[in-house]
Amino acid sequence: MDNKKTTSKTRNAIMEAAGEIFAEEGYPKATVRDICRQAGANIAAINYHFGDKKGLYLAVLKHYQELSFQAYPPNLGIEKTQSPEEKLKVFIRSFLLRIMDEGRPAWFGKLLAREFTQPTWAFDILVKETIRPAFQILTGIVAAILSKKTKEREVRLCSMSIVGQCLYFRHSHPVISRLFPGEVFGPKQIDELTDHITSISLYGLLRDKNVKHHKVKICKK
Amino acid sequence: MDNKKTTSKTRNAIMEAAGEIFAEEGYPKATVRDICRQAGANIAAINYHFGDKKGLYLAVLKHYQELSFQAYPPNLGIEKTQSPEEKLKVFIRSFLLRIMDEGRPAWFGKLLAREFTQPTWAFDILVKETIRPAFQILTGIVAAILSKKTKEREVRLCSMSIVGQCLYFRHSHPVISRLFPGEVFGPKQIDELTDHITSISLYGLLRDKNVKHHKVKICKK
DNA sequence: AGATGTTTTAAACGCTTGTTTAAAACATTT
DNA sequence: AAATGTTTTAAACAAGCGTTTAAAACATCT
Repeated sequence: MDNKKTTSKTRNAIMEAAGEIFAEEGYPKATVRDICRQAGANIAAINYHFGDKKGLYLAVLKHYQELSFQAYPPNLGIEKTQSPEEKLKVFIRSFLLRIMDEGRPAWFGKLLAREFTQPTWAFDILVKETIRPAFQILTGIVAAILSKKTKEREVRLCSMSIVGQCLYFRHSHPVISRLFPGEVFGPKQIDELTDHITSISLYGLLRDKNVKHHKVKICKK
Repeated sequence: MDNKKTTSKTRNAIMEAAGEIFAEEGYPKATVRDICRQAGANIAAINYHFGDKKGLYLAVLKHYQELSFQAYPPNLGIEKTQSPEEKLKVFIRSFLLRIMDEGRPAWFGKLLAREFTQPTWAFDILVKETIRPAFQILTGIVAAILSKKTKEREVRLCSMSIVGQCLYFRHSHPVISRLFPGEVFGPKQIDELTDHITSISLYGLLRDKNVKHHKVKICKK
Protein backbone atom coordinates (compact mmCIF):
# COMPACT_ATOMS: atom_id res chain seq x y z
CA MET A 1 0.00 0.00 0.00
CA ASP A 2 1.11 3.49 -0.72
CA ASN A 3 -0.16 6.21 1.54
CA LYS A 4 2.37 8.78 0.51
CA LYS A 5 1.65 11.18 -2.27
CA THR A 6 3.67 9.34 -4.85
CA THR A 7 2.70 10.22 -8.35
CA SER A 8 1.36 7.02 -9.78
CA LYS A 9 -0.43 7.19 -13.10
CA THR A 10 -3.41 5.16 -12.00
CA ARG A 11 -3.47 6.93 -8.69
CA ASN A 12 -3.85 10.25 -10.43
CA ALA A 13 -6.41 8.87 -12.84
CA ILE A 14 -8.45 7.62 -9.93
CA MET A 15 -8.23 10.95 -8.15
CA GLU A 16 -9.43 12.70 -11.29
CA ALA A 17 -12.31 10.33 -11.91
CA ALA A 18 -13.25 10.25 -8.25
CA GLY A 19 -13.29 14.04 -8.04
CA GLU A 20 -15.74 14.27 -10.88
CA ILE A 21 -17.97 11.38 -9.86
CA PHE A 22 -18.06 12.28 -6.16
CA ALA A 23 -18.97 15.84 -7.07
CA GLU A 24 -21.61 14.68 -9.50
CA GLU A 25 -23.20 11.85 -7.55
CA GLY A 26 -22.23 12.41 -3.95
CA TYR A 27 -20.39 10.01 -1.69
CA PRO A 28 -23.14 7.42 -1.18
CA LYS A 29 -24.25 7.11 -4.82
CA ALA A 30 -20.75 7.12 -6.28
CA THR A 31 -19.56 3.54 -6.67
CA VAL A 32 -15.98 2.42 -6.69
CA ARG A 33 -16.71 0.46 -9.85
CA ASP A 34 -17.84 3.57 -11.72
CA ILE A 35 -14.79 5.48 -10.56
CA CYS A 36 -12.38 2.74 -11.56
CA ARG A 37 -14.05 2.24 -14.93
CA GLN A 38 -13.77 5.95 -15.73
CA ALA A 39 -10.18 5.96 -14.50
CA GLY A 40 -9.35 2.90 -16.58
CA ALA A 41 -8.13 1.14 -13.48
CA ASN A 42 -8.83 -2.14 -11.79
CA ILE A 43 -11.37 -2.36 -8.99
CA ALA A 44 -8.70 -3.28 -6.50
CA ALA A 45 -6.69 -0.17 -7.30
CA ILE A 46 -8.69 1.94 -4.84
CA ASN A 47 -7.95 -0.40 -1.99
CA TYR A 48 -4.33 -0.56 -3.00
CA HIS A 49 -3.73 3.16 -3.30
CA PHE A 50 -6.16 4.61 -0.77
CA GLY A 51 -7.01 1.80 1.63
CA ASP A 52 -10.74 1.98 1.08
CA LYS A 53 -13.51 4.18 -0.29
CA LYS A 54 -13.34 6.48 2.72
CA GLY A 55 -9.64 6.97 2.22
CA LEU A 56 -10.24 7.89 -1.39
CA TYR A 57 -12.96 10.40 -0.48
CA LEU A 58 -10.68 11.94 2.11
CA ALA A 59 -7.79 12.21 -0.35
CA VAL A 60 -10.11 13.78 -2.93
CA LEU A 61 -11.40 16.31 -0.41
CA LYS A 62 -7.94 17.30 0.73
CA HIS A 63 -6.58 17.56 -2.80
CA TYR A 64 -9.33 19.55 -4.46
CA GLN A 65 -9.76 21.72 -1.40
CA GLU A 66 -6.39 23.25 -2.20
CA LEU A 67 -7.30 23.75 -5.84
CA SER A 68 -10.60 25.31 -4.86
CA PHE A 69 -9.13 27.69 -2.33
CA GLN A 70 -6.43 28.94 -4.64
CA ALA A 71 -8.96 29.33 -7.45
CA TYR A 72 -11.60 31.06 -5.32
CA PRO A 73 -9.93 32.56 -2.26
CA PRO A 74 -12.67 33.56 0.20
CA ASN A 75 -10.98 36.86 0.96
CA LEU A 76 -9.84 37.64 -2.55
CA GLY A 77 -9.49 41.37 -2.82
CA ILE A 78 -10.75 41.93 0.68
CA GLU A 79 -8.50 44.79 1.65
CA LYS A 80 -8.88 46.89 4.71
CA THR A 81 -9.86 49.77 2.55
CA GLN A 82 -13.03 48.11 1.42
CA SER A 83 -16.36 48.65 3.13
CA PRO A 84 -18.17 45.76 4.82
CA GLU A 85 -20.81 46.00 2.10
CA GLU A 86 -18.21 45.39 -0.58
CA LYS A 87 -16.68 42.63 1.45
CA LEU A 88 -20.07 40.96 1.67
CA LYS A 89 -20.42 41.04 -2.08
CA VAL A 90 -16.94 39.59 -2.58
CA PHE A 91 -17.68 36.84 -0.09
CA ILE A 92 -20.97 35.90 -1.73
CA ARG A 93 -19.44 35.88 -5.18
CA SER A 94 -16.54 33.75 -4.05
CA PHE A 95 -18.88 31.32 -2.32
CA LEU A 96 -21.14 31.04 -5.36
CA LEU A 97 -18.15 30.46 -7.60
CA ARG A 98 -16.83 27.77 -5.34
CA ILE A 99 -20.08 25.80 -5.23
CA MET A 100 -21.51 26.49 -8.69
CA ASP A 101 -18.63 26.74 -11.09
CA GLU A 102 -17.87 24.02 -13.60
CA GLY A 103 -14.82 21.84 -13.92
CA ARG A 104 -12.06 20.62 -11.70
CA PRO A 105 -11.51 23.56 -9.33
CA ALA A 106 -15.22 23.48 -8.38
CA TRP A 107 -15.40 19.81 -7.49
CA PHE A 108 -14.58 20.51 -3.91
CA GLY A 109 -17.22 23.23 -3.75
CA LYS A 110 -19.87 20.86 -5.03
CA LEU A 111 -18.92 18.29 -2.45
CA LEU A 112 -19.01 21.01 0.18
CA ALA A 113 -22.48 22.14 -0.88
CA ARG A 114 -23.65 18.56 -0.78
CA GLU A 115 -22.31 17.95 2.71
CA PHE A 116 -24.26 20.97 3.95
CA THR A 117 -27.61 19.35 3.28
CA GLN A 118 -26.65 15.68 3.50
CA PRO A 119 -23.60 15.39 5.71
CA THR A 120 -21.45 12.27 5.74
CA TRP A 121 -18.83 11.08 8.23
CA ALA A 122 -16.43 13.61 6.65
CA PHE A 123 -18.57 16.56 7.72
CA ASP A 124 -16.63 17.17 10.94
CA ILE A 125 -13.44 17.58 8.96
CA LEU A 126 -15.08 20.01 6.58
CA VAL A 127 -16.49 22.01 9.48
CA LYS A 128 -13.09 22.30 11.08
CA GLU A 129 -11.06 23.10 7.99
CA THR A 130 -13.44 24.99 5.77
CA ILE A 131 -16.90 25.78 7.09
CA ARG A 132 -15.94 27.29 10.43
CA PRO A 133 -13.29 29.63 9.02
CA ALA A 134 -15.65 30.70 6.25
CA PHE A 135 -18.44 31.30 8.71
CA GLN A 136 -16.17 33.39 10.88
CA ILE A 137 -15.34 35.60 7.93
CA LEU A 138 -19.01 35.93 7.09
CA THR A 139 -20.21 36.65 10.60
CA GLY A 140 -17.45 39.21 10.89
CA ILE A 141 -18.68 41.00 7.80
CA VAL A 142 -22.30 40.78 8.89
CA ALA A 143 -21.50 42.07 12.36
CA ALA A 144 -19.70 45.01 10.82
CA ILE A 145 -22.75 45.85 8.76
CA LEU A 146 -25.25 45.49 11.58
CA SER A 147 -25.32 47.87 14.47
CA LYS A 148 -22.77 47.10 17.13
CA LYS A 149 -25.34 46.25 19.73
CA THR A 150 -26.79 43.44 17.68
CA LYS A 151 -26.96 40.18 19.56
CA GLU A 152 -24.77 37.36 18.40
CA ARG A 153 -27.76 35.21 17.62
CA GLU A 154 -29.09 37.82 15.25
CA VAL A 155 -25.75 37.92 13.48
CA ARG A 156 -25.86 34.18 13.09
CA LEU A 157 -29.41 34.22 11.80
CA CYS A 158 -28.48 36.76 9.17
CA SER A 159 -25.38 34.83 8.16
CA MET A 160 -27.45 31.71 7.82
CA SER A 161 -29.90 33.54 5.60
CA ILE A 162 -27.10 34.51 3.26
CA VAL A 163 -25.59 31.04 3.14
CA GLY A 164 -29.03 29.54 2.69
CA GLN A 165 -29.71 31.62 -0.38
CA CYS A 166 -26.39 30.72 -1.98
CA LEU A 167 -26.81 27.03 -1.30
CA TYR A 168 -30.33 26.98 -2.61
CA PHE A 169 -29.45 28.59 -5.91
CA ARG A 170 -26.83 25.88 -6.18
CA HIS A 171 -29.46 23.17 -5.77
CA SER A 172 -32.25 24.95 -7.58
CA HIS A 173 -31.88 23.41 -11.01
CA PRO A 174 -34.29 20.49 -10.60
CA VAL A 175 -37.10 22.71 -9.41
CA ILE A 176 -36.33 25.68 -11.66
CA SER A 177 -36.17 23.65 -14.83
CA ARG A 178 -39.61 22.27 -14.07
CA LEU A 179 -41.31 25.41 -12.81
CA PHE A 180 -39.85 27.88 -15.28
CA PRO A 181 -38.48 26.15 -18.37
CA GLY A 182 -35.91 28.40 -19.95
CA GLU A 183 -34.89 30.09 -16.73
CA VAL A 184 -31.46 29.09 -15.56
CA PHE A 185 -29.61 29.93 -12.38
CA GLY A 186 -26.26 28.45 -13.19
CA PRO A 187 -22.57 29.27 -13.34
CA LYS A 188 -23.11 31.83 -16.11
CA GLN A 189 -25.51 33.74 -13.89
CA ILE A 190 -23.14 34.02 -10.96
CA ASP A 191 -22.71 37.74 -11.43
CA GLU A 192 -26.45 38.27 -11.53
CA LEU A 193 -26.98 36.01 -8.52
CA THR A 194 -24.22 37.78 -6.64
CA ASP A 195 -25.89 41.13 -7.16
CA HIS A 196 -29.26 39.74 -6.21
CA ILE A 197 -28.23 37.99 -3.02
CA THR A 198 -25.96 40.83 -1.99
CA SER A 199 -28.53 43.55 -2.36
CA ILE A 200 -31.45 41.62 -0.92
CA SER A 201 -29.34 40.63 2.06
CA LEU A 202 -27.80 44.04 2.53
CA TYR A 203 -31.12 45.83 2.66
CA GLY A 204 -32.48 43.02 4.74
CA LEU A 205 -29.69 43.42 7.26
CA LEU A 206 -30.09 47.16 7.47
CA ARG A 207 -33.70 46.82 8.53
CA ASP A 208 -32.99 47.37 12.21
CA LYS A 209 -29.91 49.47 12.03
CA ASN A 210 -31.30 52.93 12.53
CA VAL A 211 -34.68 51.77 13.51
CA LYS A 212 -36.52 50.45 16.52
CA HIS A 213 -39.72 48.52 17.01
CA HIS A 214 -40.09 47.37 13.43
CA LYS A 215 -41.58 50.67 12.43
CA VAL A 216 -39.69 51.89 9.45
CA LYS A 217 -40.31 53.73 6.31
CA ILE A 218 -38.19 53.78 3.25
CA CYS A 219 -37.66 57.07 1.53
CA LYS A 220 -35.61 58.43 -1.30
CA LYS A 221 -32.15 59.92 -1.24
CA MET B 1 -52.94 -7.64 -3.79
CA ASP B 2 -54.96 -4.82 -2.42
CA ASN B 3 -54.58 -1.45 -4.09
CA LYS B 4 -57.72 0.05 -2.63
CA LYS B 5 -57.61 1.95 0.58
CA THR B 6 -58.88 -0.89 2.68
CA THR B 7 -58.06 -0.49 6.31
CA SER B 8 -55.80 -3.37 7.10
CA LYS B 9 -54.00 -3.32 10.41
CA THR B 10 -50.61 -4.15 9.01
CA ARG B 11 -51.17 -1.81 6.09
CA ASN B 12 -51.73 1.07 8.48
CA ALA B 13 -48.79 0.05 10.62
CA ILE B 14 -46.57 0.05 7.55
CA MET B 15 -47.84 3.44 6.46
CA GLU B 16 -47.08 4.81 9.91
CA ALA B 17 -43.61 3.32 10.11
CA ALA B 18 -42.82 4.23 6.51
CA GLY B 19 -43.91 7.83 7.06
CA GLU B 20 -41.53 8.20 9.96
CA ILE B 21 -38.59 6.37 8.43
CA PHE B 22 -38.91 7.94 4.99
CA ALA B 23 -39.06 11.38 6.61
CA GLU B 24 -36.10 10.57 8.83
CA GLU B 25 -33.81 8.77 6.39
CA GLY B 26 -35.05 9.74 2.94
CA TYR B 27 -36.18 7.40 0.21
CA PRO B 28 -32.80 5.88 -0.73
CA LYS B 29 -31.52 5.19 2.78
CA ALA B 30 -34.81 3.92 4.14
CA THR B 31 -34.91 0.14 3.81
CA VAL B 32 -38.00 -1.98 3.53
CA ARG B 33 -36.61 -4.21 6.23
CA ASP B 34 -36.37 -1.33 8.70
CA ILE B 35 -39.87 -0.21 7.87
CA CYS B 36 -41.34 -3.66 8.27
CA ARG B 37 -39.45 -4.30 11.48
CA GLN B 38 -40.77 -1.09 13.01
CA ALA B 39 -44.26 -1.88 11.75
CA GLY B 40 -44.08 -5.39 13.18
CA ALA B 41 -44.86 -6.78 9.77
CA ASN B 42 -43.28 -9.31 7.47
CA ILE B 43 -40.89 -8.22 4.72
CA ALA B 44 -43.27 -9.39 2.05
CA ALA B 45 -46.08 -7.22 3.39
CA ILE B 46 -44.90 -4.19 1.44
CA ASN B 47 -45.04 -6.04 -1.84
CA TYR B 48 -48.40 -7.47 -0.95
CA HIS B 49 -50.05 -4.22 0.06
CA PHE B 50 -48.24 -1.65 -2.09
CA GLY B 51 -46.68 -3.59 -4.96
CA ASP B 52 -43.16 -2.40 -4.31
CA LYS B 53 -41.11 0.21 -2.48
CA LYS B 54 -42.05 2.91 -4.97
CA GLY B 55 -45.71 2.15 -4.47
CA LEU B 56 -45.27 2.50 -0.73
CA TYR B 57 -43.45 5.81 -1.06
CA LEU B 58 -46.18 7.09 -3.35
CA ALA B 59 -48.90 6.02 -0.95
CA VAL B 60 -47.06 7.65 1.94
CA LEU B 61 -46.65 10.89 0.02
CA LYS B 62 -50.30 11.03 -0.97
CA HIS B 63 -51.53 10.17 2.49
CA TYR B 64 -49.43 12.52 4.59
CA GLN B 65 -49.78 15.26 2.02
CA GLU B 66 -53.42 15.53 3.03
CA LEU B 67 -52.56 15.54 6.72
CA SER B 68 -49.91 18.18 6.16
CA PHE B 69 -52.11 20.46 4.12
CA GLN B 70 -54.96 20.38 6.55
CA ALA B 71 -52.59 20.91 9.44
CA TYR B 72 -50.65 23.74 7.79
CA PRO B 73 -52.80 25.24 5.04
CA PRO B 74 -50.58 27.48 2.91
CA ASN B 75 -53.20 30.18 2.78
CA LEU B 76 -54.46 29.85 6.31
CA GLY B 77 -55.92 33.15 7.33
CA ILE B 78 -54.99 34.77 4.07
CA GLU B 79 -58.00 36.97 3.62
CA LYS B 80 -58.36 39.64 1.05
CA THR B 81 -58.23 42.20 3.77
CA GLN B 82 -54.63 41.36 4.67
CA SER B 83 -51.68 43.17 3.20
CA PRO B 84 -49.14 41.38 1.02
CA GLU B 85 -46.61 41.82 3.80
CA GLU B 86 -48.81 39.94 6.24
CA LYS B 87 -49.52 37.31 3.62
CA LEU B 88 -45.80 36.82 3.19
CA LYS B 89 -45.36 36.24 6.88
CA VAL B 90 -48.22 33.76 6.98
CA PHE B 91 -46.76 31.92 4.01
CA ILE B 92 -43.30 31.70 5.52
CA ARG B 93 -44.63 30.53 8.84
CA SER B 94 -46.80 27.92 7.22
CA PHE B 95 -43.89 26.70 5.12
CA LEU B 96 -41.57 26.49 8.10
CA LEU B 97 -44.17 24.61 10.10
CA ARG B 98 -44.70 22.18 7.30
CA ILE B 99 -41.02 21.31 6.89
CA MET B 100 -39.74 21.69 10.45
CA ASP B 101 -42.46 20.61 12.80
CA GLU B 102 -42.30 17.34 14.67
CA GLY B 103 -44.54 14.33 14.44
CA ARG B 104 -46.92 12.86 11.94
CA PRO B 105 -48.36 15.92 10.19
CA ALA B 106 -44.85 17.12 9.35
CA TRP B 107 -43.61 13.92 7.76
CA PHE B 108 -44.73 15.04 4.36
CA GLY B 109 -43.02 18.39 4.81
CA LYS B 110 -39.76 16.71 5.67
CA LEU B 111 -39.98 14.54 2.59
CA LEU B 112 -40.79 17.64 0.58
CA ALA B 113 -37.79 19.51 1.93
CA ARG B 114 -35.60 16.52 1.15
CA GLU B 115 -36.82 16.26 -2.43
CA PHE B 116 -35.91 19.90 -2.97
CA THR B 117 -32.22 19.23 -2.55
CA GLN B 118 -32.05 15.57 -3.52
CA PRO B 119 -34.95 14.83 -5.83
CA THR B 120 -36.07 11.29 -6.55
CA TRP B 121 -38.32 9.93 -9.29
CA ALA B 122 -41.30 11.26 -7.32
CA PHE B 123 -40.17 14.85 -7.70
CA ASP B 124 -42.29 15.50 -10.78
CA ILE B 125 -45.39 14.53 -8.85
CA LEU B 126 -44.47 16.83 -6.00
CA VAL B 127 -43.80 19.68 -8.39
CA LYS B 128 -47.18 19.26 -9.99
CA GLU B 129 -49.25 18.78 -6.89
CA THR B 130 -47.46 20.82 -4.25
CA ILE B 131 -44.45 22.85 -5.28
CA ARG B 132 -45.92 24.63 -8.28
CA PRO B 133 -49.10 25.74 -6.50
CA ALA B 134 -47.08 26.88 -3.50
CA PHE B 135 -44.67 28.78 -5.71
CA GLN B 136 -47.53 30.50 -7.48
CA ILE B 137 -48.90 31.68 -4.17
CA LEU B 138 -45.47 32.93 -3.17
CA THR B 139 -44.65 34.68 -6.42
CA GLY B 140 -48.06 36.30 -6.28
CA ILE B 141 -47.33 37.70 -2.85
CA VAL B 142 -43.83 38.79 -3.84
CA ALA B 143 -45.10 40.46 -7.01
CA ALA B 144 -47.65 42.35 -4.96
CA ILE B 145 -44.93 43.63 -2.67
CA LEU B 146 -42.53 44.61 -5.43
CA SER B 147 -43.27 47.44 -7.78
CA LYS B 148 -45.55 46.48 -10.62
CA LYS B 149 -42.93 47.00 -13.26
CA THR B 150 -40.63 44.39 -11.76
CA LYS B 151 -39.54 41.80 -14.26
CA GLU B 152 -40.75 38.27 -13.75
CA ARG B 153 -37.21 36.98 -13.34
CA GLU B 154 -36.65 39.35 -10.44
CA VAL B 155 -39.83 38.08 -8.81
CA ARG B 156 -38.58 34.55 -9.18
CA LEU B 157 -35.17 35.38 -7.79
CA CYS B 158 -36.74 36.94 -4.73
CA SER B 159 -39.09 34.01 -4.25
CA MET B 160 -36.16 31.64 -4.46
CA SER B 161 -34.31 33.63 -1.85
CA ILE B 162 -37.20 33.23 0.55
CA VAL B 163 -37.60 29.52 -0.08
CA GLY B 164 -33.86 29.05 0.16
CA GLN B 165 -33.73 30.58 3.61
CA CYS B 166 -36.58 28.43 4.90
CA LEU B 167 -35.10 25.24 3.48
CA TYR B 168 -31.68 25.98 4.87
CA PHE B 169 -32.90 26.56 8.40
CA ARG B 170 -34.57 23.20 8.03
CA HIS B 171 -31.26 21.54 7.16
CA SER B 172 -29.09 23.67 9.39
CA HIS B 173 -28.88 21.43 12.43
CA PRO B 174 -25.73 19.50 11.52
CA VAL B 175 -23.74 22.64 10.88
CA ILE B 176 -25.28 24.74 13.66
CA SER B 177 -24.74 22.14 16.35
CA ARG B 178 -21.05 22.03 15.43
CA LEU B 179 -20.42 25.72 14.88
CA PHE B 180 -22.47 27.09 17.75
CA PRO B 181 -23.17 24.44 20.38
CA GLY B 182 -26.23 25.46 22.29
CA GLU B 183 -27.80 27.40 19.46
CA VAL B 184 -30.83 25.69 18.03
CA PHE B 185 -32.93 26.57 15.02
CA GLY B 186 -35.65 24.01 15.41
CA PRO B 187 -39.41 23.65 15.61
CA LYS B 188 -39.59 25.63 18.85
CA GLN B 189 -37.93 28.57 17.13
CA ILE B 190 -40.37 28.72 14.25
CA ASP B 191 -41.88 31.98 15.45
CA GLU B 192 -38.46 33.56 15.76
CA LEU B 193 -37.38 32.23 12.38
CA THR B 194 -40.60 33.42 10.81
CA ASP B 195 -40.00 36.94 12.05
CA HIS B 196 -36.39 36.85 10.95
CA ILE B 197 -36.97 35.55 7.43
CA THR B 198 -40.01 37.72 6.91
CA SER B 199 -38.36 40.95 7.92
CA ILE B 200 -35.04 40.31 6.20
CA SER B 201 -36.86 39.36 3.01
CA LEU B 202 -39.36 42.17 3.21
CA TYR B 203 -36.74 44.85 3.55
CA GLY B 204 -34.67 43.09 0.97
CA LEU B 205 -37.54 43.13 -1.48
CA LEU B 206 -38.31 46.76 -0.89
CA ARG B 207 -34.81 47.79 -1.85
CA ASP B 208 -35.84 48.91 -5.29
CA LYS B 209 -39.41 49.86 -4.72
CA ASN B 210 -39.34 53.59 -4.17
CA VAL B 211 -35.77 53.93 -5.14
CA LYS B 212 -33.60 54.04 -8.19
CA HIS B 213 -29.96 53.28 -8.75
CA HIS B 214 -29.40 51.51 -5.45
CA LYS B 215 -29.31 54.75 -3.53
CA VAL B 216 -31.51 54.39 -0.53
CA LYS B 217 -31.58 55.55 2.97
CA ILE B 218 -33.52 54.17 5.84
CA CYS B 219 -35.06 56.59 8.27
CA LYS B 220 -37.34 56.46 11.26
CA LYS B 221 -41.11 56.61 11.41
C1' DA C 1 -68.40 -27.68 9.26
C1' DG C 2 -66.38 -27.13 4.80
C1' DA C 3 -64.99 -24.51 0.86
C1' DT C 4 -63.19 -20.25 -0.73
C1' DG C 5 -60.71 -16.16 -0.72
C1' DT C 6 -57.49 -13.19 1.87
C1' DT C 7 -53.49 -12.24 4.59
C1' DT C 8 -49.16 -13.55 6.78
C1' DT C 9 -45.01 -16.09 7.08
C1' DA C 10 -40.14 -18.00 6.50
C1' DA C 11 -37.03 -18.73 3.14
C1' DA C 12 -34.72 -17.88 -0.82
C1' DC C 13 -33.64 -15.30 -5.19
C1' DG C 14 -31.00 -12.07 -8.03
C1' DC C 15 -28.51 -8.08 -7.90
C1' DT C 16 -25.27 -4.47 -6.35
C1' DT C 17 -22.30 -2.78 -2.99
C1' DG C 18 -17.33 -2.39 -0.85
C1' DT C 19 -13.61 -5.35 -0.01
C1' DT C 20 -10.16 -9.06 -0.30
C1' DT C 21 -7.32 -12.59 -2.39
C1' DA C 22 -3.45 -14.70 -4.71
C1' DA C 23 -1.32 -14.89 -8.86
C1' DA C 24 0.50 -12.36 -12.76
C1' DA C 25 2.90 -8.43 -14.76
C1' DC C 26 6.00 -4.86 -14.29
C1' DA C 27 9.89 -2.17 -12.43
C1' DT C 28 14.01 -1.75 -9.90
C1' DT C 29 18.16 -3.08 -7.76
C1' DT C 30 22.06 -6.05 -6.96
C1' DA D 1 20.66 -12.11 -15.55
C1' DA D 2 18.73 -12.94 -11.17
C1' DA D 3 16.44 -11.37 -7.22
C1' DT D 4 13.61 -8.25 -5.02
C1' DG D 5 10.04 -5.04 -4.52
C1' DT D 6 6.02 -2.75 -6.56
C1' DT D 7 1.86 -2.48 -9.14
C1' DT D 8 -1.95 -4.54 -11.72
C1' DT D 9 -5.15 -8.11 -12.68
C1' DA D 10 -9.23 -11.40 -12.63
C1' DA D 11 -11.91 -13.63 -9.54
C1' DA D 12 -14.23 -14.32 -5.57
C1' DC D 13 -16.09 -12.91 -0.97
C1' DA D 14 -19.47 -11.27 2.46
C1' DA D 15 -23.11 -8.18 3.35
C1' DG D 16 -27.02 -5.57 2.15
C1' DC D 17 -30.61 -4.31 -0.92
C1' DG D 18 -35.56 -4.97 -3.12
C1' DT D 19 -38.20 -8.64 -4.52
C1' DT D 20 -40.44 -13.23 -5.09
C1' DT D 21 -42.09 -17.69 -3.81
C1' DA D 22 -45.06 -21.27 -2.02
C1' DA D 23 -46.89 -22.90 1.97
C1' DA D 24 -49.18 -21.79 6.26
C1' DA D 25 -52.53 -19.17 8.96
C1' DC D 26 -56.54 -16.62 9.08
C1' DA D 27 -61.07 -14.91 7.88
C1' DT D 28 -65.41 -15.14 5.48
C1' DC D 29 -69.32 -17.04 3.47
C1' DT D 30 -72.59 -20.84 1.92
